[in-house]
Amino acid sequence: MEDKNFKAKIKQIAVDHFDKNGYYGTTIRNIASEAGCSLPMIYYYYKSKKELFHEIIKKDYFDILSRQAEQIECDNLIDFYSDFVYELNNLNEFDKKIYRLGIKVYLGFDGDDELIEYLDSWEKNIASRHAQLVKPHLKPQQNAEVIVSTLIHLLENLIESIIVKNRFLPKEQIRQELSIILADKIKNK
Amino acid sequence: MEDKNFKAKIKQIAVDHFDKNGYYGTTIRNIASEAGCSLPMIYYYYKSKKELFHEIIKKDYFDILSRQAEQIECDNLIDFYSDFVYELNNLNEFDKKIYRLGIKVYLGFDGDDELIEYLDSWEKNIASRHAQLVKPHLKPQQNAEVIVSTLIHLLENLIESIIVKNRFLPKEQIRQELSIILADKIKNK
DNA sequence: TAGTTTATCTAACGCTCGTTAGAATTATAA
DNA sequence: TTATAATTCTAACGAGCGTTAGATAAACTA
Repeated sequence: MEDKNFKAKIKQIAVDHFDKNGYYGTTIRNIASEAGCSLPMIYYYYKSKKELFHEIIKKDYFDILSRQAEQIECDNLIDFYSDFVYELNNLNEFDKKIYRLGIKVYLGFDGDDELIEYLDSWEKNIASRHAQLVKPHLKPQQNAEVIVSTLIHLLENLIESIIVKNRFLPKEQIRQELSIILADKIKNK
Repeated sequence: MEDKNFKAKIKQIAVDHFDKNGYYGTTIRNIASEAGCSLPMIYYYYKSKKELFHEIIKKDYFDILSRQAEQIECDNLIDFYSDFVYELNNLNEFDKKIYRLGIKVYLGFDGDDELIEYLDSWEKNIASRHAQLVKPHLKPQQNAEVIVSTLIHLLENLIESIIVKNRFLPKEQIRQELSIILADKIKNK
């Protein structure tokens, strides 16, 4: 088996196990056995179990987040957020598991304190990004603070439904729910 | 140490550890050591680690949920839901940890499949209960389905903020966010 | 071809885990 | 007081854990 692919295969299996059984419930032996290799092979590619887990969160999870954050063209607010949420349905299974793992750590349900803190700071960043994005579109008399925080709460739960509960949400439903919050609060084009 | 109190103390410590370190990250030895007793004492009161965990979810978590579901007097919808969410701030720390543990299992982040399925069926029940509660208050032309599902998504995330992320949400903010979804959709008194 | 690097293995070390056997202690009841 | 029941203990079993030492095989390089 050639270097690059095999290292990736190990991570793929690791993601699967971390996702299904958590950090403590996952064993290097299980990963090795499913990868069809001996136990020390895992250590040939990854320094330790902890490093493997950290890399998945710090590198792979953040890659997905960054890829999402790139598309910040925003003509119509409701279109934008509908697309943003809907596209989560179409993530491949591997990325979905990584995303799920990231949320699990973010909520403090897995991983160590270092990792949780790491994610916390990013998510704070996200909140103010939404505010910047939304505020210019709001009608002047609106209470922007509340609208943004309500929107974020809705978004977070929609994301959780798709990623964590593994449900499919139709685009029309996403759009309608977002419209309930935004429709009469934003300026007409 | 007398029977009843000591058994309760064990559970209190167990909840703390399960909450902080998950099922696999929690050890009977740690529980015993923190309880200041020998290891087999835990087995004197609980058949196994699994039974202890199951009891916390199936009994204690559901007790909290049931207690909440009791107060279904519902004069003003926004008042009702504001109170419902706000009161979560005032849960004692023990109940909050149990609630948090329940959410963790509900999201499939801990516990075994039996437990996850157990919670799934209850939460389905809850969804239709909200529908029954809300629909009579809606103006006739409204799309009830979407309003109810949006409300549930908002509620779930508010609950998660308080219980899982351990934030305090002021009553006024809760009320304002709920109003964004409900205010112009419900009949005037 | 000989030497070096890369990939992979078997075997084990030291530790912790959930659980239990079986004895000692304490409280209760006769 | 003695017998029974309720608590609590020390000590261990067998299994699984993360990790590593050190040998072997395969693939490159000179």
